[in-house]
Amino acid sequence: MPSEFSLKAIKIMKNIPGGKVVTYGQVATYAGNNRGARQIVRLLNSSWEKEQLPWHRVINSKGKISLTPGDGYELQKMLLENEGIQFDENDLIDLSRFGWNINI
DNA sequence: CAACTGACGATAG
DNA sequence: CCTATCGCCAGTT
Repeated sequence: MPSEFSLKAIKIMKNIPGGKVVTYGQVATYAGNNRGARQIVRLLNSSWEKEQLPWHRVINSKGKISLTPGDGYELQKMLLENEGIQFDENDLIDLSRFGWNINI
């Protein structure tokens, strides 16, 4: 039985529109725990496949991909660019333009 | 049952 | 800008 936090987090992530991204902190806050970023990490690692979550649209608060090159970074960047998201010269995503304003 | 682990965040220096 | 710390908490070891 998943926690209420998990249910909300999953519901939110399943609603992220293409071409937009959200941060761990945002999802955690809207799911009811503004300090639950790590639980979001757990969810993405353990059940993104089962819950069909767009894991690539979840990034850290600086607008940067947290994966390391060679371990999914390239894949995630490619998936995002494929949705129209652009990266600046420092590989950062402009959250003011591509960040999704959650409203469930 | 204690210790450890995370694709993190906020804060302080 | 950078490193160092602490908080958070479910799932593993």
